[in-house]
Amino acid sequence: MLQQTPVVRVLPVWESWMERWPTPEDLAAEPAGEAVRAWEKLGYPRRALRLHACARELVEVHGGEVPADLEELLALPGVGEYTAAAVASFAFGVPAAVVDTNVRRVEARAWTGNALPEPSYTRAEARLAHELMPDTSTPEGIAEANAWNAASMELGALICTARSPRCDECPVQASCAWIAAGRPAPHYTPKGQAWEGTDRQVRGAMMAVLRAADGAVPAAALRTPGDPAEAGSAPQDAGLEPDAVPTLRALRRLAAGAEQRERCLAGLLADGLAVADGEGVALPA
DNA sequence: CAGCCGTGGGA
DNA sequence: TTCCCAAGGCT
Repeated sequence: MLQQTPVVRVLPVWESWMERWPTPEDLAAEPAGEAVRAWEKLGYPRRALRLHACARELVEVHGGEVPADLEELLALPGVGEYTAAAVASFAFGVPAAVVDTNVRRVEARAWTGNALPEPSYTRAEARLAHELMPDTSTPEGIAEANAWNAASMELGALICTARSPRCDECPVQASCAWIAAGRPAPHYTPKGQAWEGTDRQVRGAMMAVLRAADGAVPAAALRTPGDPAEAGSAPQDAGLEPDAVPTLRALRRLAAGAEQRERCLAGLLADGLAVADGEGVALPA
């Protein structure tokens, strides 16, 4: 849930999930669509699908337990280098190098002297991160490495922030390469994420409809562009339950043609975020 | 590696 | 108001 999503937005959903599905077995017993629905508006709903698949794999391959081994973690759906290391280090005390966006930024500034980490995670960054890890050949070193991971992340999240870092409160400002260099501007200009008119926007609106609907939604309701002349009477005609009407209205209002809508719907089906049958389109069973 | 995949709060 | 970007992963 925390992948690319702020902690404060994740917390309430996580609480709800843990109450409803305390163990991997509980989640694994549900249809994948329930995970997607309970994902609510965290975004990137494929993560819900992967988390559900992960729960099933934990049950079927790992006896319902989360493995502590880095390679076994890495093999789980939706678990990449960062998540595997974070679970190993924070949950099990296995000192893997935890390199998230916060750590990358801290190391880019304090050691490399750049305002921002590279646009994509580079070998050089990974090498630096591993070099900086405390030696783990002793029990004390292992504890130190795990503390290092937590400390690096927190420093980046609370002090060495992306926008306006609080250098005056920073415990390492005296040795910070970026400050020493006079806090130079970024060596590149981040290319912002486009949103208006993108497939992501259309897919998101389609997923909102499916989450709001109890059962299936007619495919035509999803792929038909809104007709301004109809002035919003079409959603009710589609025969949806009232809860889904606002979301469908929002979908139809998007400036997306039939071709784009068709492509997006096909994409959702291909991704397994939705399934189609004679009734229409619904969250996966 | 580059591109893609949601969402919304804060600067 | 607009823009930035957040505990990334996968193809």
